[in-house]
Amino acid sequence: MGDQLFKDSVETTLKVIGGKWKLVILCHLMDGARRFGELRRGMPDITQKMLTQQLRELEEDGIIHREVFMQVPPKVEYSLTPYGGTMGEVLHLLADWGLKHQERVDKEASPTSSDH
Amino acid sequence: MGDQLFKDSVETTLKVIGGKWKLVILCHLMDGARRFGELRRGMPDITQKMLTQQLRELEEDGIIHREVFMQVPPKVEYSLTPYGGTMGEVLHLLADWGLKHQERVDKEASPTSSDH
DNA sequence: CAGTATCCAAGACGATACTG
DNA sequence: CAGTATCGTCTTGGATACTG
Repeated sequence: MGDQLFKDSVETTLKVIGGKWKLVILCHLMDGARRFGELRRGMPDITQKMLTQQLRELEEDGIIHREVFMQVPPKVEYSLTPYGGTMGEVLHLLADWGLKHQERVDKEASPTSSDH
Repeated sequence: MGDQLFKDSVETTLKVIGGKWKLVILCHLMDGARRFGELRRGMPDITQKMLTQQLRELEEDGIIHREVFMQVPPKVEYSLTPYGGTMGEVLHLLADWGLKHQERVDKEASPTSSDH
């Protein structure tokens, strides 16, 4: 696993999904297309700037699709590309692992068993 | 997938492995225990400071184990904890995805098929 | 050999104001 | 509604020098 190609591949993935909000955005889009405002409401702590920026980067990487509806008021919908959909299993595995990790951390913090 | 627990779990994982060098370090340790110097040689671009720092963080998260051999010259060995070993499948999936992504990007860049 | 300590640069991120 | 533009901050990472 320490070979160069493997390491490079792993780093490539991290570059694509490494932004602070990208994984969360993808989680939302996994459930279906979302408008800009819907995404904002779903992530109360993100700023417009960051949302726009991260969406653009995901778009450039071919992960998501941006569709502008020419109408007033403006409407823009974001959705996963078929390619972006392949992130699904990655997301699931990351979530699985994170969940177990969180449980571990919680257990350490609680006084139920020995502390150290 | 857009539910809060799922999103939190995914973010938790990213926090643990999100450092610039952590995934690469993990790749090396997946092959077995390594000394500090071995890791450095395996990652020519990392500085001592960053290597030390990222190792400490991985240690704090319970992913890796640090063993100091009391001898001169000093010898310190890093290895995955059993828990850290559970990152293995994550690493593989990230590598798979990254490899495919890289192929995609390369194809776009090459003139073999239509350019836009 | 395996680190620390210090200082510095770059980039990521955020707050705010403005626009088609 | 869905952005852009600007500026400031904060975090991350890097260069260099020193140490048990």
